[in-house]
Parts: sequence; C-alpha cells; structure tokens
Amino acid sequence: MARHLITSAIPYINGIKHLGNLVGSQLPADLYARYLRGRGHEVLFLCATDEHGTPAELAAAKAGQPVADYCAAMHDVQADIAQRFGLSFDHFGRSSSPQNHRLTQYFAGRLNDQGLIREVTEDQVYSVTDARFLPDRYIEGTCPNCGFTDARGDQCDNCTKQLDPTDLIDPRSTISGATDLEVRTTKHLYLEQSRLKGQLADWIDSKTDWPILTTSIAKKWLNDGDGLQDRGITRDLDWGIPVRDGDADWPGMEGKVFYVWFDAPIEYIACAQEWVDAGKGANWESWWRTDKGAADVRYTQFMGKDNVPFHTLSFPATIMGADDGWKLVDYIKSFNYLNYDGGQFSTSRGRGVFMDQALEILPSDTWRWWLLSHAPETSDAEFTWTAFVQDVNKDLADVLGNFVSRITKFCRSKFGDAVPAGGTEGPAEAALIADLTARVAAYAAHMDAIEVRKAAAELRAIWVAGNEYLQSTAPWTTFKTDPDAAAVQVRMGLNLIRLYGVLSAPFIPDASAAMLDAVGATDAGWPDDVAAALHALPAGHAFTVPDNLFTKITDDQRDDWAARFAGVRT
RNA sequence: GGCGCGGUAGCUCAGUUGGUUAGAGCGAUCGACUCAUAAUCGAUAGGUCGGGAGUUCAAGUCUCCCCCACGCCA
Repeated sequence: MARHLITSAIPYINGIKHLGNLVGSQLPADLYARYLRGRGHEVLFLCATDEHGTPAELAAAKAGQPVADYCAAMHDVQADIAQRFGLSFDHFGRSSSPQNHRLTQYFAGRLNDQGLIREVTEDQVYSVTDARFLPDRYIEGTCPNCGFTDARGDQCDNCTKQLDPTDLIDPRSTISGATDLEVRTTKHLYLEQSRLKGQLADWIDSKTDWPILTTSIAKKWLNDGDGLQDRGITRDLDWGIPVRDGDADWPGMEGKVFYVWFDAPIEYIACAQEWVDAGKGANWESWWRTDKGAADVRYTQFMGKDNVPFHTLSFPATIMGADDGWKLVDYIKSFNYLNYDGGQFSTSRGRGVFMDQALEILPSDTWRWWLLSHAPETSDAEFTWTAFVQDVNKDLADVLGNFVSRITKFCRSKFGDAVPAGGTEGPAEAALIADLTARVAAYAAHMDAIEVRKAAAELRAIWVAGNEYLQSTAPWTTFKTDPDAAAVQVRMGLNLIRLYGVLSAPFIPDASAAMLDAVGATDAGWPDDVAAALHALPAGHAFTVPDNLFTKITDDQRDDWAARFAGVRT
C-alpha cells in the first residue's frame, strides 16, 4: 500500500465551471483518486475554491454582495455541484481560509528570510473614480501602434503589439468607464525566482516521465526571451491575504495583499490543514512535510494547460525557496482544452454546457464517462452533441447497460432470482478468464500511468468481452438441450456484472454501485486474481434485476439540448 | 511576430527507440442470433498518414522548407 496525495487545480470562485474546466482537472483527478482507493492505497484528494483577486471583487459587486459573503455562497454552490458530480474530495477547501492566510504569510516570511524577496517601486495606473489600482487588462484605450480604439492595457487585440498601460491613448477603466486615470507610484514584493532557475531547470529535466505538454510549457517559460522572470507577489487590493512577514508586520506594505497566484497553490497545503481542522483526518504534515512523514508520499497534480507555468515554476520556486522540507510534486498531469461544437466553451458568453446544467439533463455518470473517454490528453478535443449521444448510447446503454439487463432477466426467467448451480466449465470459460486477465492488467497499467482515454477504451473492451462470451456460448440455446451448461454460462454472466461493478467504479461510480447492489456483492476488492473474482458469487447467491442502468438519449432530446446550449446562457 | 501542441479512414482518436500487407471505436453495408434497453455478435468496405524535398536497405515515425488549425506570449 502506498500513500498518494492528489490535488486538482482549484476552480476560480466567480461562477459555475463548464465541462471543459471539469475534464481538465477535477474529473481526471477524481478518476485517479477513486482508482487508487479501489486498489487499497491510502489517498488524500484535495481541492478548493480560488477566491481572491479582482474578478471575485467585481463579481461580488455585480451581485450586490460583500465579497466575503459572495465567496462563501459561491463556495457552497460549487461544493454542492462537485458532490453531485461524484467528485470524491477528502476536503473541498477555500483559499480564503484562516489556515491559508497563516500559511501564505509564513511562506512569504520564510522566502524573505532566505533573501528571495525584493521590494520594487513601480508606477501603476490608478482610477480615482473606482478608487483602486487597475490591473492591465482592466484598462482599455486607443492603441498607439495601430489606432485600434479597444486595445487592452497588456496587448492590442487588433495588431497584437504588447503594450504597457501607460502607452494607451485616452485610457479608460473597463470597470466603470472612468477616464480620470492617473499614474501613481506603489511598492510591491517580487519573488526572485530567476535565482532559482538552475534548480528549477534541473528538477524539470529530471522529470522524464512527465507529459510532453507539461515539460514543454515549463521549459518554454524557463528559457524564452530573458529566461524566468521574477514575479510580483503582491497587489493593491482589499480582498486577499494581507501582506505580512510571517507573524510580523511588513513595513511599507500596509493595506496590500498577496497576489492570488501566490496564495492559490499554497492552499493545496492549507487545505490539508482544513481537512484536519474539519475533523476528517489527522496529521496533515505527514502528507506535506518530507521531514515529518511525507517522504513516502507520491504527489500528483491535475490541471489544464493554462495552469502549467504556475505549477511547474512559480509554486515549486516557493517550495524550493522556502527550503524547509515541503513536498514537491512528483507528477503533473496536464490537459488540453475541450472545445464545444467547433468553438471554445465560453464562460462569459455562456457557450457550452455548465456543470449545473449538465446535471439537470443527464446523470453524472453519463457525463463522466464521455468526458473521461474523450479527455483532451494529446491535443484539444471536440464535444459535439451528435458524437456525445452516439457514444454514450452505445457504450453505456447498449454495451454495458444491456449486458446487465440481458443476463439478469434471462436468469430470472429460466433459473429464478439466484445464481444457478450445476454444470462444469469448459474452454469458453477458460478463454474468457484468460482474455479478461490480460485486459484487467492492461486497464490497471493505463490507470497507473494516468492514460485516461486508453484506460476507458480498455474498460469498454472488458464490457464487450462479456457480450462476446454470451453471444458465442448462447445460454438461451444451450438451455433447451443442456440446462447445466446454461447454468455455467449464466453464473459466469452474473459474476461478470460484479467484476464490471468493481472495475468501472472510477469512471461511473453510481452505475457501479447499482451493479454491485443488484448482484448483492459484499466484496468490491480489486480483482488481482480474475479467475477467483469470476467465481465470487456462488451458486444460490441471490440477486435482483436492476432498473436499466442507462436510459438511451433520443434524437429529440439531442436536438433540444443542442439548441438550448448554443447561445447565451439565460 | 515569437514560441508551443497538433494536422493519420466520413467522425473521434491509437500508432513505443524508423522495420513485414498503417490500427481501434463510432458511423455505413452485409450476415448471424433472438436472452436483452430494435440491444448483441461477426464480416466487409473506406486512408498517396497536410504538401514538397532530403537522409536511409527501409519514414506516419528522423532533417529542412511550406500550408492549415488551435493555443500561449508573465
């Protein structure tokens, strides 16, 4: 038994995430966590909401709520949806927690002690009307290069020239439209991660088994242009973690907070403290401090490709810079984007399907299966309603659901509501066991490697093997002349349902529970011995015929949903 | 503009260090079966592996150039 720490990139607080966000981090992380638990490993699976920063402040203002109240409410909304999607977090924390406040301040102080923090005085744009400093992307104006009137402060979307906000002609605040902007001098803290470049590069180079997507992005940021840049870790905002030097005040930094990207990854650690403080566990340091029991922990992170730079460089720089025993990540699984019907999912335009809407129209297992079996691992993937409906109807309703249905109903009608006795197994059963032994091993290997799509394909092949077996042995025919032979075949079929319940649980936990319940399985342990697993249900063991595991989606429903989710969210 | 991931059957994708007739699922066509959610199982058809040049006994796989799509640019 090994110890596995798993974290999913923490979703931002300002709204419900879409399916592209889900499949890029939380869902595959859950798959892996469930799989490892199923294999008997000790797992700590953590996630949280990322609550600080300007977008949260603006969203709260728009909702007419104090930002703390807004975040608390949205956290509960996201936690509820996550739970309904079957995301089996051991704890779903908040980056605004007191634990994260203390820990973030601790790290800043520690980095300061190590001489890795410097103060930088810089000019920033201040909006008098908004009474705040404006981040670059909240300033628009006329591009000095091409004359485009809606150029953003960081870059002109028309001519793509990179800009400094002070370059803009007639700048205005995109928050209020105010034009009374002025340049003010302010002071910020920078993490000197450039000084850790060599150490980071060596570390990345040592990770030869990481996905190409992960390492290529990391190396690009390490080596592009002038190389890894130092990073501002503070902001002039109200909502955030107050800048402190550990437990002490930080002279000159009064009224400032840490940048959201500094405190968000630290929440991975603070979340473990929250987990303990919530009474769900003990000794969080044994998961996070290599000097306090975490040396044997394997830590795996899941995220979309947009998060890779922070997880391969900035956060490791924080850990390495602190240099006091915190655990570095062992494996980073990153994902590309899921596109929606030829374009991008868009939170702002409400294009695509969002997590709450998804659950309104179909069970979570249906979404879990399709999303995971099409996870954007090697390149961006494509969601279309036609493909989605075709795939889930075929895989879930026809191949798996119908298998459970046909065998349980046939047994009930010919032998009654218990596993039939009699008969002797022959070559067909031996061949099935040999085939499944190989397939289960391949499935496990793919899951161990977090090859999500390959694992899904293998699991599906395992389902198909059951149908092949029934088709070739044809108990409905043998029953007429040799009821004992039919009994063997049906007994094998019922045991296959149990096996499928165990193996499928990481992908489709609800349907798996229904399968195990139908056959009255008391043991859902991993089938290290497939032959033994296929004889777990003895003759005479009672079962029930479950409701259809999956209802097929109709063409009308498909057309309905395609129309409903094409445009702006209402 | 720079950089990055890709461009393989109608669709979604696999193709390890270059090596025999390029694979899978879906869809299509045909057949088998009739226990089952008109489900299942089998067979067949379908690709000049984005384009061009090169290295090699041998290239989807390596090198160079070009085209296309997507993304990132602190």
